[in-house]
Amino acid sequence: MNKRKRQIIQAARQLFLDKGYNDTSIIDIISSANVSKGTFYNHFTSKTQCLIAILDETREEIISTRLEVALNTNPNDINVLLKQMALIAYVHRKRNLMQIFEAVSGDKDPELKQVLEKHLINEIEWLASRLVDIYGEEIRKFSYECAVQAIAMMQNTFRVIAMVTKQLATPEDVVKNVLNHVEGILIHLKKTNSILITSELFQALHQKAEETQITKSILLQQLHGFTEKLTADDPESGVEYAKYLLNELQTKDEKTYILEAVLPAFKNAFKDTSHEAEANEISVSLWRYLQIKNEEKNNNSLI
Amino acid sequence: MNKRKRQIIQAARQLFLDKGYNDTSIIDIISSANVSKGTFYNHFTSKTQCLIAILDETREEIISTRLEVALNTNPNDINVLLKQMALIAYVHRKRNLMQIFEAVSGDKDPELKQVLEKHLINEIEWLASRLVDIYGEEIRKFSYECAVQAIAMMQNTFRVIAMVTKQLATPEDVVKNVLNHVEGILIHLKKTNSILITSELFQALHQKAEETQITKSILLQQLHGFTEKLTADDPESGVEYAKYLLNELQTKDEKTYILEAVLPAFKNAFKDTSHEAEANEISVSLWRYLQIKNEEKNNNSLI
DNA sequence: TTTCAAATTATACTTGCGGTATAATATTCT
DNA sequence: AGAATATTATACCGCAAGTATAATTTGAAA
Repeated sequence: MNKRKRQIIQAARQLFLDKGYNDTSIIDIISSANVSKGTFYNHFTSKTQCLIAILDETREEIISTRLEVALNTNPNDINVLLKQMALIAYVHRKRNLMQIFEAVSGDKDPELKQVLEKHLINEIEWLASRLVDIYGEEIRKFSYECAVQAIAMMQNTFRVIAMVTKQLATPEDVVKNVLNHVEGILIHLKKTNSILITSELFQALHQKAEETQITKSILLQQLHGFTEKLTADDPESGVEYAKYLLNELQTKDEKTYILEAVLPAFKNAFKDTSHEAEANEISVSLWRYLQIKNEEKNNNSLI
Repeated sequence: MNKRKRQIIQAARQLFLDKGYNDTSIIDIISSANVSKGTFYNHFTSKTQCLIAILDETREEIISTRLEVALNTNPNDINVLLKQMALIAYVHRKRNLMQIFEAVSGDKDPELKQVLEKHLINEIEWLASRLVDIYGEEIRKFSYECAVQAIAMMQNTFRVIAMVTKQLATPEDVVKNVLNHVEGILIHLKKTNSILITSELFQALHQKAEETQITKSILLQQLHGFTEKLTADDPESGVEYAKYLLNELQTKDEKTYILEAVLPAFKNAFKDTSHEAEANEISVSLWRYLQIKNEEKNNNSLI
């Protein structure tokens, strides 16, 4: 991603965080980013598009951290799920996203609406599959129903608690509470068997929302571009990690497990630097790539 | 309420419904209401205030219909609760309020935010007490937790279903589904006993949000003003009901049960007329008044 | 190093909004 | 009838998003 674009996004995010989305004008953004109006509109066709970029970045941060949390853990460990779910709240809070979502979710821009919907659907699908991890195959038919309701309960609990008291709830408490409810719902559903939201409803969408294929060459290109930009000002460890990842990927038979192990360190090395977002982006791509590789390996060994 | 104000509200509501809140300008409203800008700002200090008036009206419609549904029924009949809960969805859909809520709930106006919060809190408190009606005193300690989660699930289910399919869910199905979940949660809570949202959290608020006292004189005034406005164009039955209510109220010992019985007919007589909103308003006040009266009676008979 | 296209800048402009101000006119109440 | 009040038309303000454009800077290839 372009240097200017980063500059603008960073300034905009800070301003949205400080003053809220609606109270931040384009002028505010460009003067804070030391950039002219023309440049802004070179990179974003509208204020909304700028917001979408920020939202996507944040989403990347959540996904990569979520993958990191799950590293070397048992998928059916409920405490891992707990941490992962609390993560969303933590990142949203850090980025002050709640107010942005609220300030924005109107009819303003159909594209923005679509982006938000896509994020929500991803969230639901992820949680549904994690619930199956935890509670076993037998609850698969209830997984979407439960995922939807769990997300609803989480969001609303935060909202109501903030409304009624003056302090915020800790994400862990809220998640624990919600997961407890989900358990109750699941036990009851095994008896009554009546749900509204089936996995079939989501099947149709999923086909359209196909994710862009990740290929090794794209990955290499991304990583190459990234390392090029690094200077002596950047953390030494980060530079070393990046170069290692690049080299290892270029070999024919990458050591996937080593790569996977190095990834969190790579990601964390750039935390709170200007490269944080791009490091997250790369992490997510690489993680996806490694996942595919590992699946291939397993399939081959089965043959 | 003033004739002009009604005119404006009606036009605004239709426009919000057709084009959404953000896409409706003041100019749109006043030209549709055949009113000048000055008049608009005579009655509302801002666009937001106009929206608040509409929201309050809608709320009145919900409350009065909800009371009507409960007439002569057993408070612990779960089917009554089901109907009452579905009502919210029906009215919101009829008024197309969902999109307005979404388009609006931002940081725009602190007063608007407050109004929306007040409505939500009222809703929670009402549902919490109804859940106690149904599931008995022993679940009182869980009632607020469950009410909050039930509302969350309802809202989100509608949203997700609208998102994933192209058609809307029927309110009854959604409510049934949600109440089923609530049952599951309740059963589980009896074992685990762990909740986040306690009734104490709401106690503090409730004291502040005291509703305006209803007195007979205010009621009479309201009703008198209303009957004055009625003409031959208005439904004959409605006029008769209104006059009866007024006369009966003026006697020293009103026949409260008869009044209660007539109220739904009165309300329905003005459905889809220009007096609908005001009739709802009066119904709610009168219902509240009768409720207080009846409580007094019961207390006296106990002595 | 020169050259040339692309990115960036400063600046002025358009459009549309919410809201104010005001003087003239109409309505209502007593 | 006369005074108070409501309504109207109209012009105006400030601000924001977004467009247009000519001049300047940047940066990479030749």
